[in-house]
Amino acid sequence: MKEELDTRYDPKTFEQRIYAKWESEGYFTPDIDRDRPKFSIVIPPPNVTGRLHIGHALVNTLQDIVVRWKRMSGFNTLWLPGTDHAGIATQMLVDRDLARQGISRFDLGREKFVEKVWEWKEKYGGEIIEQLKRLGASADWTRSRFTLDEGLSRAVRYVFVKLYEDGLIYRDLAMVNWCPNCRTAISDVEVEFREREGKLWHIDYPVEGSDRRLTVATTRPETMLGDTALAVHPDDDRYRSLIGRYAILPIANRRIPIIADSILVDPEFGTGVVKVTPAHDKNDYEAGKRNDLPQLQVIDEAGRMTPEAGAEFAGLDRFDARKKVLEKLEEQGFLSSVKTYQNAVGVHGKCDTDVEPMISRQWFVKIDPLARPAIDVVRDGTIQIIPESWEATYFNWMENIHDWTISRQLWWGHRIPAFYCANGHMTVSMDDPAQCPQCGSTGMRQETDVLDTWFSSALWPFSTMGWPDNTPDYEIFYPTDVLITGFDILFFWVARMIMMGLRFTGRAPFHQVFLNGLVRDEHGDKMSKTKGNVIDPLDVIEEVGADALRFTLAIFASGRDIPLGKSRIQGYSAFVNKIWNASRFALMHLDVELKDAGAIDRDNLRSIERWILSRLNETTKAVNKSLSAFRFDEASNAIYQFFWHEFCDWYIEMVKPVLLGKHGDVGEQKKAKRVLLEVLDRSLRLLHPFMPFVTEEIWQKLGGVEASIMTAPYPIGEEVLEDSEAERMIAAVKSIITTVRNVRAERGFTPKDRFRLFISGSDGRESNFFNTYAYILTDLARLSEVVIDGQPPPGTHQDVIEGFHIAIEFPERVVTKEQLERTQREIEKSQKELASVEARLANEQFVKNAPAAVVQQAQARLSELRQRLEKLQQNQ
RNA sequence: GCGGGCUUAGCUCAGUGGUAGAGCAUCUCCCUUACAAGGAGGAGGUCGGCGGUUCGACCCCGUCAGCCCGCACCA
Repeated sequence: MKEELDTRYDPKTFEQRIYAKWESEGYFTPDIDRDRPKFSIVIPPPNVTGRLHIGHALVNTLQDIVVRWKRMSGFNTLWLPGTDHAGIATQMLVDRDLARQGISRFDLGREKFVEKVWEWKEKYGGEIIEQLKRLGASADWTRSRFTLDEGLSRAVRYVFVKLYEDGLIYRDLAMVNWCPNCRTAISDVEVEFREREGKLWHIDYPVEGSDRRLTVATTRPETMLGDTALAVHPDDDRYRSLIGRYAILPIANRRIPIIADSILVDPEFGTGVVKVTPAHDKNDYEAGKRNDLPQLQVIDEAGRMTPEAGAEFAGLDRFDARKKVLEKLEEQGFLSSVKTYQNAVGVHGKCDTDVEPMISRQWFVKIDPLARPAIDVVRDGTIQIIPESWEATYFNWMENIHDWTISRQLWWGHRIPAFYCANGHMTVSMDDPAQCPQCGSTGMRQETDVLDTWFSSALWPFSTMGWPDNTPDYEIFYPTDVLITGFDILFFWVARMIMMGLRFTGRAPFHQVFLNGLVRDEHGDKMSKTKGNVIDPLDVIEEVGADALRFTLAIFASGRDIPLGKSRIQGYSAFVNKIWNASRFALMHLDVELKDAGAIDRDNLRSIERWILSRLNETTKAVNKSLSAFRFDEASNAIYQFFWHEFCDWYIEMVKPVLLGKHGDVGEQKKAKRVLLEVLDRSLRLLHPFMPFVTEEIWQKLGGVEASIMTAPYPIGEEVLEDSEAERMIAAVKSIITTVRNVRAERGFTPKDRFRLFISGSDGRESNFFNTYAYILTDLARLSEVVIDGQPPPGTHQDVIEGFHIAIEFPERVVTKEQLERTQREIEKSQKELASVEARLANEQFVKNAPAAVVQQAQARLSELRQRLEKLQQNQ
């Protein structure tokens, strides 16, 4: 064997060394091989400005688990990584950087500014990649892509031009969501609704030529300056007579018509009168179009009032204008009441600024023709969404989808490939036109808008593989197999990839989508800086290593939200420590390397070896099955239970006498060592996707054929390893040992006190078995002697365990009150169960209808309970 | 309003039509030569309420309640 493991588990001493080795050996890079089955997955590209947070840690851990599992399972595996240019986020960041130097991006101009952003990207953009490496991500960094790369930009342009030529991209004047802070249009999904305690103001509008006043309610009084009508319901008797007349807009003193609109107005709601501001409200915009109303823009792109709002308001911020409008209304007696009001305000998710509905000329994707096929592939199972409940959400959104606003008034991004000539002709093309194809004039100016970042992300699964060219990567690895990402970007990203993938490659970009939950704190609260409950994965890696972090994330990852606390991670780092120490113990006794160990002689193994191999095999099957279903929690839990509570707690303890030379001969020891090596090897391989570093560090000492555990095969279930008889008998041994320990403690004895144990097998083979393993019982239950099939003397403590009669002989009869009560409770419990089993068996319906196995089981339980009760009562 | 989810031990969560499990916390004992980041043992639950289906329901169905998340609306 190679050198032994350090006494202490210290991940800092090897994690980075191991990662560097993997990377330099090229283990993350798949072959260009058309014959081997492939497995491919693309990373949800983190923002290039990003710093690894716990959400990244989760989604990338889960991907890495799947990727390492598939790679070890023999698939030619590609995990394609990269970063996203993140238009708004990055532009904001560099903007802030410049502001610190007292420069505005407008001082620099577009070209210089974009240069600055690239400089920034080159300097800091690799940070998150390095952090992903600390996590152990086995992505193929040689294929790393960036959404603004030349190749991806070409794909973006190709898609834009094609969609335009197909009539699926158009430019139009429309009401869009506008962020006055970022000064750009944003799409519907970028608007987040925040519940807010607001106010509802009631404003009186005098009716022209009458004393009558119409009261309207509004949450945004400043928009009244842009009112161009009042609307009532045509069937509302209260106001029918006023339709067609005019109202006087307070403050502005403008005449506005009173119109009827059955769609806009709900007569049951509020006063039944609605102010109509076509330029600053989505519903009013529609109503304005229906009723041919003028659109009066009173708020500009920076959120300030325009001259149209009146000289005294022009230039005021919209919120200052609100105050001033209210003051004036109050002064002039038009404000009739104010109520507090709970409502949801649309804000821009990126900067939390209230979104301003604004009429502007933007580019849109006509979404219906793209959405329909994308609905079909999920409906017919071509794409499976996991957990399945998300499918309803997907359909709900896709079936009510609106055209996608794709233009952004930013500088950082893919500039829209539309060109305008002096005569107003527009050209959209793959190559920059030197002159106008329509009138031949030169001096073409390119559209200044850039595309929504998600437009390029939508192409990610194929643009990263060289599409639209038919490259070997595209040919071999597209479509990908699985997408693992957060549910929060189902609409932003997943749905759009499906739409674009189907449209442009004719195939679904992946077959399964696993949506992971949100990482929350240990009480289920959202992590936030203000609450101070944020866990920084890089801190955790520093403190306890990447393996403990990964394992903790995995064991909670069932698809729902993950409650994560530092103490939990601590808890699972104890498991890593356990693995380290158990391996250390094994290595002290192992003397043959894996590659020289030869096959296990299965026909000549003892029951305990057959038992541990059978348990390991069961675990192996469970892990593979759970991983196939993305049940990372089940998979990691199965290994945890096996390794700690079967392998460490029982098997190692059971073979110690043999390993230490206290029991058995050299041949027996040799076989035990062979199995110990086998179990350790398979366990490490089974664990590797979850804990890549520590498993590699230990596995290197085992002297395997492969240079790395990464390239060793993943264990799969093998029927020959199953052994139900060994499992039954070892389960009995464990149970008997536990009972002895239990009774010893109950009677107030210490582990130093040793007793005689009597066991009766029901046949010769069983008796033989107990004879063979008496030394284990003696050792683990701390007995003085084990008597098989002997007659226990009177006064012994008797019980029936797994069908075997046992009796423990105590040196004196110590009966405490506590112990008597406990025995009594035990008896009552058994009596209760006995009564219930008896009742069940007495029920003809049960015996007739229940499966035979269930009836049989009940009968067996009945006789065991009867025997056990008899024995227990004797103990009193 | 539409859709989805949750309610199981003190906490956080698994769970199967055959009478309930884990981790952490807690209590008792033990520094046994891999590991005190450990070992052994214990206590702790009428599985949110009420109905129904079934021989049998924590599980399936209905209903009520509470909580959470999307989407839509919000004059």
